[in-house]
Amino acid sequence: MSKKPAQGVRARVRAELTAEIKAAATRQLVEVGAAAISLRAIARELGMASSAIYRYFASRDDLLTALIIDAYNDLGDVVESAEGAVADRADLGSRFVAIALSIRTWAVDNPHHYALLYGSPVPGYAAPQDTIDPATRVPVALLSLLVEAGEKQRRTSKKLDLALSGLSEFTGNTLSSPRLSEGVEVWGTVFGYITLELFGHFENAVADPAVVFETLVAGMAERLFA
Amino acid sequence: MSKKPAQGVRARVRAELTAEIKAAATRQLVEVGAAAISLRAIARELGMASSAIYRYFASRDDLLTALIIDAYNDLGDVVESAEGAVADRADLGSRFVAIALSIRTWAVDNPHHYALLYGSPVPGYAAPQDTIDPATRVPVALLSLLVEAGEKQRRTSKKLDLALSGLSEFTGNTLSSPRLSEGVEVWGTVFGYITLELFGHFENAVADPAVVFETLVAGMAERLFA
DNA sequence: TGTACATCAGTGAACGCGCGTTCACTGATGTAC
DNA sequence: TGTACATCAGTGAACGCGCGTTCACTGATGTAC
Repeated sequence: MSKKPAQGVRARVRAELTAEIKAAATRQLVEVGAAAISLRAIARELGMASSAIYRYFASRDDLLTALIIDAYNDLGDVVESAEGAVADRADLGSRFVAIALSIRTWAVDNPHHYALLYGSPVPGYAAPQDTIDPATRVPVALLSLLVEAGEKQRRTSKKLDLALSGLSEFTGNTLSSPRLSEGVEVWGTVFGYITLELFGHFENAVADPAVVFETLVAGMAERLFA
Repeated sequence: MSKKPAQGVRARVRAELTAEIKAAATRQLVEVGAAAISLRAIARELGMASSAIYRYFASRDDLLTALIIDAYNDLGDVVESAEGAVADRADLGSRFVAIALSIRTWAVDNPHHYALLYGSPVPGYAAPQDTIDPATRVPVALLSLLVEAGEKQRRTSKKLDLALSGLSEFTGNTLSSPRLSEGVEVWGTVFGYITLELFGHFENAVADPAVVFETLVAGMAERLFA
């Protein structure tokens, strides 16, 4: 009977502990913020020597990177599934609304994760390549709607085309720069609104951020897809 | 001859040293970010005992607060003067463009200050009352344009009215909630765009952020005031 | 104008704390023959 | 199947560093009579 289990007991234990370390780090993220996450505190919480963490993550920065990637993917999952749940696939406006509202809901539910991804960069930390792909999931979801909506041709300028050539490639050059600009504008509005809200700039100004957001998002959907 | 100088030598020296401490703190802000500003490092830079700082600021948080207030006021000065420089006062669109572009220019020139004001809150630091007034200068500048533009009446809802009652009071209740929503949207777009740009989310997407921003701002001006 | 006292700025030592990372080592788990 | 060796996880001490804040004290500047 005692066959070797798939990839061995050691590997499985290792995966579990890796997950536990990330979970403890996440708890700290929530309590004290990304900049103050401490390997020693994590080790304390897990009842192990602080040096033991280094068997699982090469450095504090590596651990941070793992958290960032997980957070981007968590947000990506939430957004994609909200968008996918819209039954009428031809209703691009509703799909846009689903995306926007799910981003805000996730952000409000996970303010520290949101700050980790969209707040000030952690000083001294440079995000490595591996974070790029997960980070693009949300903008790609928005962009896809524009692509699906197709294009009414509009006046543009060489300068603007050049400025947006990166985005244009993503779409296989199917969209004009003014249309891409609209996309960037909406992208900025959604994250700008949420950032202002979560970081305290709506104090005394916007009493019910959810209601106002819904209003704005509905308006944007109409402008973009009607 | 030796009359007492206005408010005495001691007071003047005190004001000078207070300014020097803030200057050193600002240098640190630029180099290592707000969270890592250290009283001891400031004292070192100024060649004084670290305890001496406490003759000028009651705590690290107090010093941070002073930096935040100064930064809000600096930005406020820049924005108000850019807006005031538009000769044709009736051209609300141009005044809006002046405001938006000057915010971005200031942010690009002072990314760490921008992060201090609009990035993630410094963990463990709660902004006191004194920061509120300086913080409102920019949103007030935007709002004033809307007030000056007056109002074409539009459909609204009780819920939205309630959600925006704070902003409405600022304007003496001269604007409808849908109009105020437009204001909030633009506010979010401007800061959202700048935040995405400065915090690295335009990598591989927007090659020339200035050009795209100008395009967006021109569009918003038209929508708001045409 | 001169003196006595109060205020204030700045010092230097100390408290009590935290951190990331390295290193030589032990003991358990896995692998090859 | 049993044994010998290699790999790996985890330990505990140590290095070298930093921090905010307090406190008793000195000496200079200001104030009141």
